[in-house]
Amino acid sequence: MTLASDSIEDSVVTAILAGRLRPGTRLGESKLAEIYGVSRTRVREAMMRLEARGIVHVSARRGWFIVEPSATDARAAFQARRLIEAGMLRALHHVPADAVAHLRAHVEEERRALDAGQVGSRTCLLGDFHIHLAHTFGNPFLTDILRDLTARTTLVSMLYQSEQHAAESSDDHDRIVALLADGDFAGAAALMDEHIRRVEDGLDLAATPDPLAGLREILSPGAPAFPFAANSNTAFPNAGGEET
Amino acid sequence: MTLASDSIEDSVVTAILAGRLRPGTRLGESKLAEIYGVSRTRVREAMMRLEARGIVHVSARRGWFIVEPSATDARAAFQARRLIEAGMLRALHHVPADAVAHLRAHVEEERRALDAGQVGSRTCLLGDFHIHLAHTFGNPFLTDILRDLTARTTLVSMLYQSEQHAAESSDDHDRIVALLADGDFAGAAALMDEHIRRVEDGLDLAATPDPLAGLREILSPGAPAFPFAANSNTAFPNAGGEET
DNA sequence: CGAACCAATCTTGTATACAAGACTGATCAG
DNA sequence: CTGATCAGTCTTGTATACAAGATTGGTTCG
Repeated sequence: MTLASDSIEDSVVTAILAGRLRPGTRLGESKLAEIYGVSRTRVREAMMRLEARGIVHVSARRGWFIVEPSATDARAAFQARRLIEAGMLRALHHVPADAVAHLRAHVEEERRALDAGQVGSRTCLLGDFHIHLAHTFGNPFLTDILRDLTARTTLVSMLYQSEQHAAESSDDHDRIVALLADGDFAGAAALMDEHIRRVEDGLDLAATPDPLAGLREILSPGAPAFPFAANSNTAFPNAGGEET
Repeated sequence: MTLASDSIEDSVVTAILAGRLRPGTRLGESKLAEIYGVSRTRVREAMMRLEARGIVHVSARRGWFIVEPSATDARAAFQARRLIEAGMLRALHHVPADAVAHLRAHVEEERRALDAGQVGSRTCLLGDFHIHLAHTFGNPFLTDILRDLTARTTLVSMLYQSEQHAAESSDDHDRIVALLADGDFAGAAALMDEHIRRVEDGLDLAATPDPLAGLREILSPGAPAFPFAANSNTAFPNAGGEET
């Protein structure tokens, strides 16, 4: 609850959704404490809460790590998202015009990031769409649940190197909003189910997750700096999180 | 993660599901520390995690309290449960025979507690049915989510003094299991939606939650001892939680 | 008699100290 | 040159001390 802990929690989740924090990344208590200018106590509080949310896990006396979902976890997370997101759309009766406008604007933003080739911003926006949609539904519990589930599936995508055809995803989003605007909630639900299934199918869950994925990215020329590089001043560079 | 913290978390959630811990009950750090024989540090860890799960909240420098869901929260929690539980049943393809047997046994146990007039055990079992069902579905994320949501709706029932016709609930459970055994998953889903809606409709969400409900129960003759009575040795008396 | 005020007590908020285990790198034996 | 061993360092685990706000009960004044 303390403002600092909250800000740490949000930073971590936002960074995951934006693809700036990879699965398996170590989050050192002292380092985070220094970055946020707080004591280790606060950092630990935030980590405990993130652990309860299934975002990080602790390895005894080694540190906190962003979770690395197993293939089984991945399937369960996608199934949960399908069930909840499609269920929300199906349960919908009416969508206010301004909510539709808001969603349209979001999809438009996705498109722009896509055209501009902004990978980080694009990843963040594609995940954010689902959270916005949950927000539109108006059930705060489901919104929170979906934020965490979406964070997990984002980690899954990073781990199992999805093809993740961003353009197709954005097209799906566009069509879902169109169906909502038409009042075809069953259709929107069906498309959402199909959409999430498509993302899941794009993954290679049979593949052993590559433990060197992070390292490789660091070593590849032109790659963005590692978020936890020694002299990194800002916690997670390129923070581009929009409003909730 | 530390064993003690985990045990505290489980104790609290189990006690809520059993109706032994009322909304608004204060959980003092020192008292819990003494009860569990651990330091305040561990207790705080457990409370932080429970806070992240929406089970308790902290009032600055006053203490930790079991959440008291507002009418809005109540509706949202029931809606979330309906959506997820019905969704799970609808998504079901096949239920192993032993799972059906397990559920039947559970309903039988409900019936027995009902006939014996064991209120605490009955409350616990009625809530546990839904968690068992989630477990049967086999998605651990959804199971965890539903456990917390069920804890919340249990709190809601206590706050808004539901009629909560236990016998009817158990009948519903029985029929749901029968439909599952028949392979009529859509029917089971529809009945589940109706069942949860019925429980919700039994509440008086318009009523201002009675802030003295807990006190009244304590003062009424023959009431069970207050869980946090001064000389209470065990944390939550009558602990009767089954396996997960 | 009642209301406001104030001190004593209790409870959480936060930092810090120290213990214990994990890791790293050097050293040494084969 | 390779592999094992071991000391030093780093990181988390845990307890405790103390600060700050909230509550409570008594006291005083009108």
